Amino acid sequence: MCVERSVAMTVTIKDVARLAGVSQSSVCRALANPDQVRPETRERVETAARDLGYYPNRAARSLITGRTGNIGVVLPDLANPFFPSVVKAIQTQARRADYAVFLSDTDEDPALEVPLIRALTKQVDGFLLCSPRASDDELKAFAGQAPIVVLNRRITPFPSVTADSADGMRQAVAHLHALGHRRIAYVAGPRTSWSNRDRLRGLRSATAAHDMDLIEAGNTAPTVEGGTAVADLVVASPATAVIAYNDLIALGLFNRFAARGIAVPERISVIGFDDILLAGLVHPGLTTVAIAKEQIGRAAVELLLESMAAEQERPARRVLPTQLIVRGSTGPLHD
Amino acid sequence: MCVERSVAMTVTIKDVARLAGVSQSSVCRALANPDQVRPETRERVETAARDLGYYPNRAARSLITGRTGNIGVVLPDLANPFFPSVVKAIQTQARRADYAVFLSDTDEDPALEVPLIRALTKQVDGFLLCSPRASDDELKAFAGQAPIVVLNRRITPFPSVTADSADGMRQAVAHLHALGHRRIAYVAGPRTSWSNRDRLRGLRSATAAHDMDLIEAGNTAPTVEGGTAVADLVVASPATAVIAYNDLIALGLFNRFAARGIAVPERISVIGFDDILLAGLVHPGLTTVAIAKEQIGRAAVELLLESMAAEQERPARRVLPTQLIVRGSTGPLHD
DNA sequence: CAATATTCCGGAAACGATTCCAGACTGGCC
DNA sequence: GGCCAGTCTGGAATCGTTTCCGGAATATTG
Repeated sequence: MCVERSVAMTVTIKDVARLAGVSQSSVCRALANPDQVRPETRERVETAARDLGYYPNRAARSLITGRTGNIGVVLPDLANPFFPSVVKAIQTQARRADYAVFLSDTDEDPALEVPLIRALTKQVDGFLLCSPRASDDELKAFAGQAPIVVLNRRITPFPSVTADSADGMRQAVAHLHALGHRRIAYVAGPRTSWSNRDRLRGLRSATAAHDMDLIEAGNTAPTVEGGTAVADLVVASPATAVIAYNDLIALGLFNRFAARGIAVPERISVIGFDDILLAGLVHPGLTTVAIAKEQIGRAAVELLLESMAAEQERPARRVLPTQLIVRGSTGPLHD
Repeated sequence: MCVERSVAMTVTIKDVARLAGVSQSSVCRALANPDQVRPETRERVETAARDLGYYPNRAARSLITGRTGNIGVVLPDLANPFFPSVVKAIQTQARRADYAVFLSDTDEDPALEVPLIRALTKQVDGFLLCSPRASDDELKAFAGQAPIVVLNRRITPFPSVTADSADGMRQAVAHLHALGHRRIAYVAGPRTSWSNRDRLRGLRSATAAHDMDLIEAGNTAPTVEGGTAVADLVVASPATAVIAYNDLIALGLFNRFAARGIAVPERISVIGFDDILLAGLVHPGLTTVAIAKEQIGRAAVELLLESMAAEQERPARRVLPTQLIVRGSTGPLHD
């Protein structure tokens, strides 16, 4: 006769213990440290657990061990194709280490970040902050509170994973210089974005090195609409080529340029940043600085696991290479 | 004199109670049901909690209340731009109800879904399964175990949110018919995808209604590469127009068509499905059946919250409208 | 066979929060 | 002043799991 059991009933370690005829402690040991129990009891516990469909309640475990098995990922905008790629890599890497992922989208609202992180702190073992928009001071307040790895930004007490924007800009500028361009416009991203400042820094030194003019077209939202919005400013400027903070902005430029009949790359060359999927699919293809998004995600998880395992005194800084991908949107200067 | 407190130390309800000079119970009440305590004690507790930076440990709470405040989202591939849009909507809607989101990407591996769901069950109050690839029977086994809402699929015991693919296909086919097309190819998505079967069903009845030929070009991965891979089959067929399971496949077709010099829409018209961001940015613009992705996400959360609140006997089925967006990739038949 | 070392197991405490229950106040009313 | 109702509060139990500790059973050695 088989025991009927309400499916909705949640099965606890106690049920397994009863069925296996052992104590809770033994069940716990049998499942967590199998070599601490006799093979026979282990078998009994395992079959009992399987029959009942037992899965430990990690919430209860976390109270004792202080380890939740979760990591929190905070990012400004999942609609920006850059982030899903990173998150996907984070996901798979985290799963490998038996971690689950909490996802929080702040919708580019800096004020949302800190409360979100606070609310999650007790539920996760550590945080991956992707391109955080909060101020340095706000974030520094979390130092020592929870293991944090920052992506696409550097803040002193935390380990970080960034792309080598400076080198990417160097490649981009060298490419444009070789094509004959001498006046480059830059369409900046969010003012609060560290990447934006980093890229601008790299761009400035690269243009200076080639003795080129840099026209800064002002900040805009890192979206297609943001690019569309500033396109006319770029056209009105003396620039013959434009580098955008990211691919979305670059595509927004494309849009408006096309609408106004401004030929790319004949009248103006365009370079983006990130190499999102779209970049290769538009016409002309978007020349862009590729960032190893999967590597960033993977490296971030690795760093986080390390910094959770042992308190490093010197926070690790991983800088990943960038690579200029030349497509149709850049061409020789016509005059 | 201010009390120095190790920042790394996690602050519990006990600490707040001590500082406020009340019992744990009162702290709990003051924070959870403020009207059950005297205003004065409430104030004392609140300031103590603020000073200490106390945030309740939801894991501990969940043991008592049986409510984790988390929902689990499982999806096949975050790299497919359709899903981030949905997840973003889920996110914001969930946050409104004070829920956090667990994200799991199965990488299109049906075998990963069930274990993933199992592992998360104790940690979430309910699941949002986006386009699950597991078999009906596997998923049905979860009936009664955990509240589940299924997106882009219908499985009998669960509430579901789907798009009205049949109507979308009707619009697409009517559009093509009006343009003079009589032979349409369909590039199918994953065999395990319910949406794919649903769309195919809708397409069949729509073409039948217009007495048009339907050429089924076989299944392929729902990615750009998948589309590229079958593009030549489509060209070799007598079809003058092609409808793809989704936009990514359609863009893959674009790619290969462009490479072979096959003009869109002059030689062949192309229609996609989903209306991802890319669709409006490629050239020519991709005519596609738009799905209200944000609405899907929002509705799914609503349904989940409802089904967590009270056991519905009849699972709700929300079917959201679709809308054909006509862009440059479809045109009149040339012969 | 006795003494010791080793392995294995059960009982109980602990984690941090919530909730029930009963007792201590307060105020109002006769 | 005494009694009752009502409001607040603290103590204790509880959730499901892990871990410490001591005891029982087994194996090892002289």
